[in-house]
Amino acid sequence: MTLLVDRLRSRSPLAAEEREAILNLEHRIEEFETLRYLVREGDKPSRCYVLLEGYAYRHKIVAGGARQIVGIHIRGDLIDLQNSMLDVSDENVQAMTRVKVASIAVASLGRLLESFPAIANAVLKEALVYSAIFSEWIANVGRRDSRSRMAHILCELSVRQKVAGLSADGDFHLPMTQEQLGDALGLTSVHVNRTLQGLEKDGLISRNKRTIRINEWEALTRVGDFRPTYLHLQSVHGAAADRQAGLTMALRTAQAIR
Amino acid sequence: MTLLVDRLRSRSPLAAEEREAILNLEHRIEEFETLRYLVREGDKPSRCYVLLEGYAYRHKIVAGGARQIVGIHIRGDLIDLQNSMLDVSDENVQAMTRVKVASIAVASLGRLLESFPAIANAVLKEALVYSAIFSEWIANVGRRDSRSRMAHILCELSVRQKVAGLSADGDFHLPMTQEQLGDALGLTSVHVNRTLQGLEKDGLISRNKRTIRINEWEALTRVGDFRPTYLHLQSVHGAAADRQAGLTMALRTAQAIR
DNA sequence: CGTTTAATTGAAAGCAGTCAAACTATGTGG
DNA sequence: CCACATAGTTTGACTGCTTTCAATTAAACG
Repeated sequence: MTLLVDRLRSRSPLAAEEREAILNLEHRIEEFETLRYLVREGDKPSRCYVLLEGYAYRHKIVAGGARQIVGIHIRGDLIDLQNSMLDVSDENVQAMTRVKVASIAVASLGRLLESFPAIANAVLKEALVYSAIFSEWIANVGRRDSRSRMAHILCELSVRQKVAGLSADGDFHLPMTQEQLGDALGLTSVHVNRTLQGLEKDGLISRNKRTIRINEWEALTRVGDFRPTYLHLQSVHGAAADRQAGLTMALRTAQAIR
Repeated sequence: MTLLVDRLRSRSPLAAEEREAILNLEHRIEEFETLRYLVREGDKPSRCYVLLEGYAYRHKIVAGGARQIVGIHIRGDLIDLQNSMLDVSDENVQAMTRVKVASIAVASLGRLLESFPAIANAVLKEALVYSAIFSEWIANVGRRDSRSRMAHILCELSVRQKVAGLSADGDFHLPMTQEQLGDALGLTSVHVNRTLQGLEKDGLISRNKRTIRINEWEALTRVGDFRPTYLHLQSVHGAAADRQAGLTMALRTAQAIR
């Protein structure tokens, strides 16, 4: 639960007793195999999750069977707040890799939010940040060409992984198939392949199995029109957040871009 | 402020004193001319708005100058919670028509949320519903063709307007230019024009100036792959919400679809 | 190792974009 | 109330990015 505390602290300052309350939140550790569903469209979920290890994604199936991935979750993300707090889930959440989560009953979480306004505030902000990421994705899929879309998602994942303390400097692990990448970008897997090759040929990235190395960060952000504002990393509470491994570096990266 | 009370009640039940507190929230009425900006990217907004009259939209400008509209706001919507509660605004909010809003200082809203957990809960849910709409838009822009996209947005706007008590049965007012529609759908205005003509030729809709009549609701939802789950109208608190004008009808519509 | 899954390549087709022009509202000032 | 200006809609011809289909190669897995 330390992960959750750190995440929420980065959104809004929390007093010692509030941090304590989060740490004492009852939960159980669960694991999901690759491609296993954490939540299905139509479910009425009664639990939500903090992602501890691995990657997961949210997706929708449209008429005709095409899939659109609407979000990617990494370590520390609070998953499925949306669906568990509303009536029915309108999307699927699926494990991208083997996944370890802390599973929390919505009822317990509700009591926590009711007792501690500061925590409720932090959770609200966390939800708003997801919202901001969604909005950037709409712009990405709606108004950028394939090359730019690809560059953009690579930049986003790279920064988010750094913030989560998951990746070293240039390299990062991209545990998605090209088909999944396509489903996240509104492209076909064939075109994803060609687009990645294009970026590689131009020396912006290198690929090795499922690992991406960003060779030209500056240039890639330019191609992807990536401005990290929407990730809302430059929290007012930077001092507290800074203590997290990796965040400082990520902020430096983010600032270097502007 | 009654509008805000009704909206929040539809998300979560509120006691009399909580409703009272919302009604007493200090605010001022402001008006914005068509195309005037309520918020600009990069601003640090200190106020958020309840939309009382008119329409507004949120948009982002991508490299190259193209615009993507990421959301449309109608009467009763709580605007710019995202940006005012986070550090910097990452999107623009612009008046689509002449607009009347109740402008609330974020600080006041913050105090309200701190004092009344039930209100905080309702606001969180409201934010999560916006989030769900975003996620559907990603799927719309990413994985549907132009005809389907168009049908989908028409269905969404029609239902939301009914819920807000704004439109009679079949007709609804669509105060957007075709260029704005294109920017919302990731299409060019030229193609929007052709797509609308296509839907009209097939008898699904009729157009008259900026008014759309949906002739074949059933068929349009099929073309648009529109399932209103993501709007989360079927609130657990239907009993309270039902009192709102128009909602009952909208729910009936929504249920008829399934 | 064999089998399945994912990545890659090529050729052809199609949906939506681009460019440019004409037409239609809407609005303004004389 | 008309003439002109402006903004928005409509149309046509052409281009191009991305998809589709199909086949091959490479990687992952038990």
